[in-house]
Amino acid sequence: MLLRMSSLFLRTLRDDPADAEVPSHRLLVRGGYIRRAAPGGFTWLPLGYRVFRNVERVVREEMDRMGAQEVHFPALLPREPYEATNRWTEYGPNLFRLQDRRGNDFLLGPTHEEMFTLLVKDLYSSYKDLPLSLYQIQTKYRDEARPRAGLFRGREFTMKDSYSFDVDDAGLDKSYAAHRDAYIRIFDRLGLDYVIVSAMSGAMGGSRSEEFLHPTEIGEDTFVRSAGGYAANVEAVTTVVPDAIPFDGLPAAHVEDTPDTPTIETLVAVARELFPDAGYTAASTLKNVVVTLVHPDGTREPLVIGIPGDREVDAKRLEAQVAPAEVEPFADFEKHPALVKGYIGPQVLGAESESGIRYLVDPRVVSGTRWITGANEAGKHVFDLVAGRDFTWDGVVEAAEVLAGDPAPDGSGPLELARGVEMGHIFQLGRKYAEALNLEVLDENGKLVTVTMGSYGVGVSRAVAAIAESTHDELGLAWPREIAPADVHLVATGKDAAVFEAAASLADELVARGLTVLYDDRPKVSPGVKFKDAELLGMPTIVTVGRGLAEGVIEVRDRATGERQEVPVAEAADRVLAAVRG
RNA sequence: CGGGGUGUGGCGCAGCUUGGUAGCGCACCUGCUUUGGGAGCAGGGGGCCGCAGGUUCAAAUCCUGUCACCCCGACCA
Repeated sequence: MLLRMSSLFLRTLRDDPADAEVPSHRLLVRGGYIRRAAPGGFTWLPLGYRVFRNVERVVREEMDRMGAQEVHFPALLPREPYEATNRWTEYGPNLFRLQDRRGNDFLLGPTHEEMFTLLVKDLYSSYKDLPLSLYQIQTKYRDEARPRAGLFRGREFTMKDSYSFDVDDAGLDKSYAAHRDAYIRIFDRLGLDYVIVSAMSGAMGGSRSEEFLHPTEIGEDTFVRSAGGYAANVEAVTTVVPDAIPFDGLPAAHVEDTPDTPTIETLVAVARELFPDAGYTAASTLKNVVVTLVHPDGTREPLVIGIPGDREVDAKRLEAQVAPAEVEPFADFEKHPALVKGYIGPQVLGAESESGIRYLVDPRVVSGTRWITGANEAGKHVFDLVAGRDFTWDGVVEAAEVLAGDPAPDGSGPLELARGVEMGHIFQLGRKYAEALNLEVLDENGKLVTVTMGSYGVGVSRAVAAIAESTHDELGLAWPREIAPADVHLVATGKDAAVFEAAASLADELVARGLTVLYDDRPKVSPGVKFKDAELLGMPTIVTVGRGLAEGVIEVRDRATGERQEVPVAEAADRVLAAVRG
C-alpha cells in the first residue's frame, strides 16, 4: 500500500487546538487523524482510520484465536428486551432513547447483553451446543454527562463486546479464563501497559470481575497497587484487620466536656489539651457518619457508619458494599432525636438499640480498641470507649477511604494510589440475564438448566487514544509497529529530480515487498516542514532520501528511539525491511 | 448535575472596557526566488463574529435567553 502525501486527505496543524487538553487528543487532531464531528463524536480521517482498523484487527485476531465467533447486531434496538431486564429504566439518563414514527420506543445500544442472550435463546436449546462465546465490534452509544479527553470518553465509541454461555459455573470459569488470556495477548500486542485489578470485593460472592487498567495520569479511575504486585480497584480493597485486644487492664470509659467540638479537628485539639500525654490523633477518634440508604423498592433507611476519624467515607466503596441500595446524604435529624449532630456515639446505635438505626463499623474497629467518640450530648465526648466491651455493632463495612501507605491485603507492602483508564473489563455475569430472559438448555439428564454467562469488553477507539497517549513524545506521535498507519514514512527532500526518482523507486520496492509506505512526495515543500510532519505523524520508521543521495546513501531513522543510520542506496530496501520486521 | 472558563475564516489569536460595519499569524491559491529542520517577497480567495431575541440611526462590541466546547468535581454495565 502506497500513501502519497501529495494526494492524501490530510492537513496537519501547526498549532495545538485550543479545546484539546490531553496529549493524545491534541496530537490526533494536529496530525490529521481525527476531527470532532459532534459532542463526544469524532470522524476518523484516513490515517486515523488505518490505526483504528489495526487495533480492531488485533482484537479480532485474538478473539478468533480463543474460539469466539464474530456476529454483528444493530445499534438501534427495540425497547422490549431491555424492559425485561429492567435496564430500560435502570440504565438511567445515560441511555439514548428514541421513538420511531409510530411512537414505539427504541434505544441506541450502550451494551448488548440482552440481544446476545436472546440470540442464543433463539437458536440453541441443548447443553451440547455449549460452551459458546460470541463477540462483536460495535459502535456503542452512551449519553455521557460529560464527554471528555477526545477519544477517551465519547458518547459514540467503538467497543468489542463478547459474551460467554456455559451450562455450569466450572464452564464459566473456563470461558472467563480464556477471555482473560485473550485480553492479555491483545494488550500485549497493542503495546499497552496495563494492570489487572479486581473490580469487586470478595464480599459480593462468587462472581468475578477484573478490569484491565492502563496506568496514566489522565486516567479517570483510581486504583491501588503495591510494590509486591497487588492491584485492585479502590472498591475492592479489603482492610487488613488488626488483632483483637484483651479487655484486661483497659481503662474505664469516661465522659468529658468538649465544648464546641463538632468536627474531628476541633475534637482532637481539645483531647490533646485534656490529655497531653495520650498522643491523640484523628485516628484515635471514632467518627459516626449518618447516611440514607435508598433500597430498590424505594424504602429509605438511615444507617450509621463508624470509621476512624482520620478517614472519610468513600462513597464508591460504600455503594459497592450496600448495592443494589443507593446512598444519599442524611438530612432527617429532626425525625431522629437520638442522633445529636456532631456528637453521635455508638451507645445509641444498632438495630437493637433505642434508635433502631443499623450501625456498621470499619474493620479496624475490633474488640478491645479504644476510641474517643460522641457522647450523644452536645459538647460532650466519651473517651476510652472500648469496642466489644462498651459498645457493639450490627456488622462490619468496607466504607472508609483507602489512603496511600495502607497495607495491601495480601501482605505485599504499602499501597500507592494511581490513576488509570479502563481498557478492558471481564465479568462473570452469572445467570442474571439468562434468568430475566429465560435462556435455558436441556442438560444431559433432560432437565432444563439456566445458562450462566460472562460479559467482556475492550474499548477499541479508546485503545487508539491510550496508545497515542502512552507512546507520544514532545515531537509528536510515535506508533508501535503493529498499529501504525504505515510501516515507513519516506521523505524526499530538496528539488533534485534524482532524489524524487530514487525515493519513488524505493517506495515502489518497499510496497512490492509488502510494506505500507507513506511517501512524502510533495514538491516545493521545504525539508523542515516534511521532517516536522514525519515526527508529528509518528510512523515507526522514517526514511529520508535527500542530500545524502549524491554520496549514495539514504537515512533510516527510528521514530521512537531517534536512532539513525546512513545506508547505501543499493541496500536501502533490505535495510528498511529489516528495520520494520525487527 | 454543581463550580470555573471560552465561543471571531480550517487552526491559533487580537478587537469588546469606551457601539460606527472585522484584523493578525499559520494554512490555502498565483507568480518569482528558496530547498536538511515549520523559507522570503509580491499579489489573492475565504468569516451567518456560536444561535435567538432585545436596546440603538447603527451591535463582534451593550442587555436577556439559549446552545456548544474546555477544565475541576459528581456520575459512568
